[in-house]
Amino acid sequence: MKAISKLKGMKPPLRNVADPSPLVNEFANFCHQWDLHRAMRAMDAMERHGVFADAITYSELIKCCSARGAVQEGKRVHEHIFCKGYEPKMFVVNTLLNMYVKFNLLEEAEDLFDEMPERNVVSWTTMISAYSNKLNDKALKCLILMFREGVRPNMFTYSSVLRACDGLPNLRQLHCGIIKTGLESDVFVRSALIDVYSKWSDLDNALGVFDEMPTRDLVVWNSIIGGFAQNSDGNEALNLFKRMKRAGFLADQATLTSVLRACTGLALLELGRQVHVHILKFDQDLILNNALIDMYCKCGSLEDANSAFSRMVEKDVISWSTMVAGLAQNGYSRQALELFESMKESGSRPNYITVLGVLFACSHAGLVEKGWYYFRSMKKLFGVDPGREHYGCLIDLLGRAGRLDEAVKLMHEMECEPDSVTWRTLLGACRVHRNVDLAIYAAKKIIELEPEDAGTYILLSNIYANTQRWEDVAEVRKIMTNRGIRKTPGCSWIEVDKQIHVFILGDTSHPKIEEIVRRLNDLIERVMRVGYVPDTNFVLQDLEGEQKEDSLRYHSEKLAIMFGLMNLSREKTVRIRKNLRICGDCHVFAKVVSRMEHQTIVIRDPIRYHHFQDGVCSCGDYW
DNA sequence: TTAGGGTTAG
Repeated sequence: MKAISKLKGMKPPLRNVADPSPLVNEFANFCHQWDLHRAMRAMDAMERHGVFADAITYSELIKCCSARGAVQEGKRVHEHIFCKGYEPKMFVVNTLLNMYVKFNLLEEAEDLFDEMPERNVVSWTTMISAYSNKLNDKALKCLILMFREGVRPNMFTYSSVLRACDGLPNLRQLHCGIIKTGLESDVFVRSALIDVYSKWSDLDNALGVFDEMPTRDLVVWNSIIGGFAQNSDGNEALNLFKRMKRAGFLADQATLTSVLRACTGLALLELGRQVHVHILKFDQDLILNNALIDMYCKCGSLEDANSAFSRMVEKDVISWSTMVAGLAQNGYSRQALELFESMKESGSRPNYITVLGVLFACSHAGLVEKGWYYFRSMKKLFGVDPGREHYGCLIDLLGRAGRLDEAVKLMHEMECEPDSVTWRTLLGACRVHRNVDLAIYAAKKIIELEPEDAGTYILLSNIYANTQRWEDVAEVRKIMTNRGIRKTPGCSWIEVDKQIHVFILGDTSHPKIEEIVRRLNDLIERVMRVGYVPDTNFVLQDLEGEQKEDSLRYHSEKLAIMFGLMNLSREKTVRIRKNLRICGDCHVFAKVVSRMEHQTIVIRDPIRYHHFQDGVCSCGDYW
């Protein structure tokens, strides 16, 4: 490619648009019609005669190449424009620059940019948008260099460069710059600010920017709703969605995707179903459909997920991964592995997350050898290097199979340091296989990594209490007091008639609590007659040691189960979401109740899904 | 001629 700098100052060639030529007119007509094929042939003829068109026509042709994805044609236009010393206008070069960025040809864009004798704010902004979110350092460096060249950023520049922020300090600094230039009033800049504050989980500032806006458009609403949905504040996301509707906006695909995500986080199946009705008009939208199947999977309704999945005309790796993981997490390991085979047959290439779902399925189905096979050959088969989460799945798999020594050995083999999630996985295995020493070791590691997590302290203290290590019990309690750590009360949610009912341990504010407690006592008596024994053995469970059978009775999940039984027919599933992991006693209770009352119960805790049916749980009593 | 929003794990 010829350098523009070398050509600068040279006279335009033989003829230009001021010299009307049939060739140029013909070329311009084809460009206006976006008839790329004929335009390129007309350009060949012009090239042979050394004729050049005007800048606007070239710019249109480049945009046409860009829109059609015609890379080679675009490059030829580039060469034609720069041949024989023609000096193109800056906006034409900027259009070329933009074309290369769209084609993701960064090297070509950089070459062209470096060769430009002068660059305006559009040239700089185009380069910044090329780097933003991929090569953030370069994007920020560009901003500094453009300042040095005396080019002032505009609203386009800021809405691009914001995505390149590498943290909150950097973002605040940029935000100050935006305020100083008075560009904060631009709706694009504001939505970018909201988005980036949300990405860095600073929702106060995201909401601050949003609230200050005198006028908002749909994208801004979507930014703020998406921000809360992505930061696990589904309630606020849904409140904002209601506000948006009151403000007269109609939801589009992006809005509904975030609303579904909020339903997913809160396990609001009925609300999710209502949203499903509204998204039928967008039934070809891939992202929205992916969010829909995820919602059904995470709300524990695999029938709905399967039916939505099979209706999808277009499926990508996310659709398949969501469904494979969804089946596995809900206890349908065999179907998950079968679906994975269909995925490979369909030609979709598994990624990091797909393999996680597959390993999870192997783990839950007790397929140790198959799990090992996928783990050892994932790099060769799918080009995916095993990461921390894959190791976690294997540790889970070995732990379930009682092969704790192998699990520990694998933890030592990890290239990255095990995190609290990995240690918690090992702890789960210790709990099931009653390995007290290893459990103490794992719990201490978790406390080191997550010193605020009350559950682990209590669990550790209970292990010590049950092995009569009273000095250690006192020590753990002392650390908890010094650090001001209190156990989060257990809390369960259940959706009945589109209303969410919350049950918190020790809270009696539910209007029907007396009836619920009375009927729960009856139910406990009846299940005890068929062999249920309250499990007051707290070994390796994160329950308060002083809680005895009476307090076990009123665990939030038991109250929620009772409320579900009181209000839902036997054909309906009792679906509960819990903030803490289900306790061992409630797990046994739910199993017995599911058999005795012929009621399917699904409890989603922060880590696992439990489908209780006919006395059996999908987790295989391992959690 | 340049810019903003949505999906899978943890």
